Amino acid sequence: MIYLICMKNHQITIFDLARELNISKSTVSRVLTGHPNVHPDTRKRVLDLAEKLDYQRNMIAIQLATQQSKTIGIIIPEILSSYFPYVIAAIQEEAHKEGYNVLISQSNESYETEVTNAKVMLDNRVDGVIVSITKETLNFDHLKVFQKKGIPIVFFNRVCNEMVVPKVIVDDYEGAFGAVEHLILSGRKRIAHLSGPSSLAISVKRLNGYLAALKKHNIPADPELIISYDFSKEKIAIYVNHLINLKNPPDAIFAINDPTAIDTIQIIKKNGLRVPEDIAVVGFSDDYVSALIEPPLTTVAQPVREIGITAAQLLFDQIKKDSSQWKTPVKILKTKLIVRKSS
Amino acid sequence: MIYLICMKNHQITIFDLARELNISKSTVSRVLTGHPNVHPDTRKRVLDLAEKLDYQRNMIAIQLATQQSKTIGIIIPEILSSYFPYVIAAIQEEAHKEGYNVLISQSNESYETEVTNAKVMLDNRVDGVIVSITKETLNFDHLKVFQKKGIPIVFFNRVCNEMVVPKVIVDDYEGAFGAVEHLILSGRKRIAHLSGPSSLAISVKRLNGYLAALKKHNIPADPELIISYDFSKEKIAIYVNHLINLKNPPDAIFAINDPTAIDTIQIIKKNGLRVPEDIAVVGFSDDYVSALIEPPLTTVAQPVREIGITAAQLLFDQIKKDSSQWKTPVKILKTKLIVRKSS
DNA sequence: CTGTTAGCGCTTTCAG
DNA sequence: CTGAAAGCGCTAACAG
Repeated sequence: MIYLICMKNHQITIFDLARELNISKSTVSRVLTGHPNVHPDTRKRVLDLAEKLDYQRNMIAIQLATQQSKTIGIIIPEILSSYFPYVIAAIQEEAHKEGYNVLISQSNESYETEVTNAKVMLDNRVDGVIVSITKETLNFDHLKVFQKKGIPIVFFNRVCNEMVVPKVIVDDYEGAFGAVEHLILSGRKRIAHLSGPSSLAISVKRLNGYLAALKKHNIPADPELIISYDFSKEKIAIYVNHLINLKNPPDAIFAINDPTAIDTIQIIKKNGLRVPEDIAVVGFSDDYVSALIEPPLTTVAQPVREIGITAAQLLFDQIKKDSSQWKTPVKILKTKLIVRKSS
Repeated sequence: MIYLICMKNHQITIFDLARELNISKSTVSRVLTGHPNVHPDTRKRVLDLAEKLDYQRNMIAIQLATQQSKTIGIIIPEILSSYFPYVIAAIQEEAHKEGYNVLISQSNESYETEVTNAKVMLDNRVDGVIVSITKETLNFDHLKVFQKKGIPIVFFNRVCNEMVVPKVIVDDYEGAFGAVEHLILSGRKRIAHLSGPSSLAISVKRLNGYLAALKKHNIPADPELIISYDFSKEKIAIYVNHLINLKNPPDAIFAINDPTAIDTIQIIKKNGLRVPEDIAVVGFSDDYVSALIEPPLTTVAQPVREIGITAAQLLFDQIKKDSSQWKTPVKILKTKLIVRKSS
């Protein structure tokens, strides 16, 4: 007990417990790590003292000793629309179940930031990463590093085609197809598409779904009605105004995602046109906002929680197994068209 | 060079660099940490080799050796409304400037989860925490631990009154006062208030602002019109319906926050009443959604970025100084009434 | 069931 | 300017 008096402002360690109880550090360590072969009395004494002294394990030391950070990283483009927060929340839940921490980094749609963030993850020796790339990401060296170092990586939403690793995506093609077919069946003849940057697979797939639906119903695709943009909010107004002012304007717009669709609606209304009477609008993702705007947005819902859970599970599957046994499944989850007033 | 051949799948360390260059580990460490007293040639040799071998520093080892995690924690109730993501984004930016990582945890409005999360932060030896408590948090022992251990803590938004530490809040009283006065000046006579749980200071302050505005304009406060609820979405419908069906129903509702206000509007509309003609609605926070709904919501905007930046700065002020010099400022930031169509 | 002995990869005195 | 040695707090064989 005399020892304790001299400790001032000094975190109490396994060593302290051992010394105080006059037993070996390993034994203390054993009870603290739940190792079975410890005498019940010893166990109780240790636990009691730990409790009494308010012992707090030092994860950093554990991480160094075990060579496991017990941390997974998430690299996403942004956190401000509702899609990513929902996915993150699901990933975090799964991670906590497994006793893992989560390091979240936003790349703000900047390739450079994404590279920096990847480096931070590496510095911190994450045991795995879950990533959704930025719209700018064309080079994947910063992500291939994980593969090379044997750190599991799984993509979701915005995936990297050239890396053969587990991915979780939704059926973008089907989703887009269904959305556009719905517009056609509601009598729309000239359906425009506000597409995303062609660097992203989701842009291409949704575009293809759009084209396929038109084709199926013998509507010729009009290049004038297909606009690819880079997700910069300012541009939406320009493009929508342009579409509206066409000599042969569209009677519907299928937007790559909900934020775009929502802005589109605002701009259409500003032009004195009505949604859906003059122009119908459909989005993608079913953002939290979409049900609340006027008119409520028709959109293709993604199973956000399931996406997060699946991604986390694919990651932990790898973390637990030897890298020689890794598989590279691509989970394609179903989307669901939600028809509201905007179409 | 022969050494390198034998290394397989083994992260390369300072020791490897030193051995390869035939110099001491300390010297290698010096150049890697930017220590000045190193011969330029030596420095270059080390840097070149590090580059060539793709040396990656091990933050975990550094953390253990320096007794600093270079990590700050954020404990917040949720991440799904737009308020917290914006604040987080700002905090993260500041943290990265200082070379710190950010560990984010959501308590999902659950006291127990908050306690667990606090423990995780402690386990991970965060150098400081920024917290906004849950609606359930009445006991603060799990947060006082930080104080006791000398780990800086700063509160924002939902603060703990009984702890004397830095805080950043907005002028909830003034904000509410202004919002309600605005309603009065627009001719509203019976203004209801959907208040939050009285455990939260923000609820009390906004309620007081509401009462003060009524008083100033000689409108007696009617207890029937003041409803305190616990942020559970299901209840909103019940309360709003109740208000509408009063024999002397309100002509305006001031809601504790935007999500509540938004739901309130939906329910009013479902009842066949018009906003703002029959009932005006005002919220608090200026969520991303609020401008987009129909009618656009009048609300009290909070300077979200400034809140995050200020909180981070207050935290780093403490982290950098000795605890004897810590101050406990309470920064009160200004809100701003944004009048839209809902009032 | 318990103790001993090495580390994990890095920083940090203290000597030269 | 450089090196040697000790140690951060913990785990993990290996003996007993």
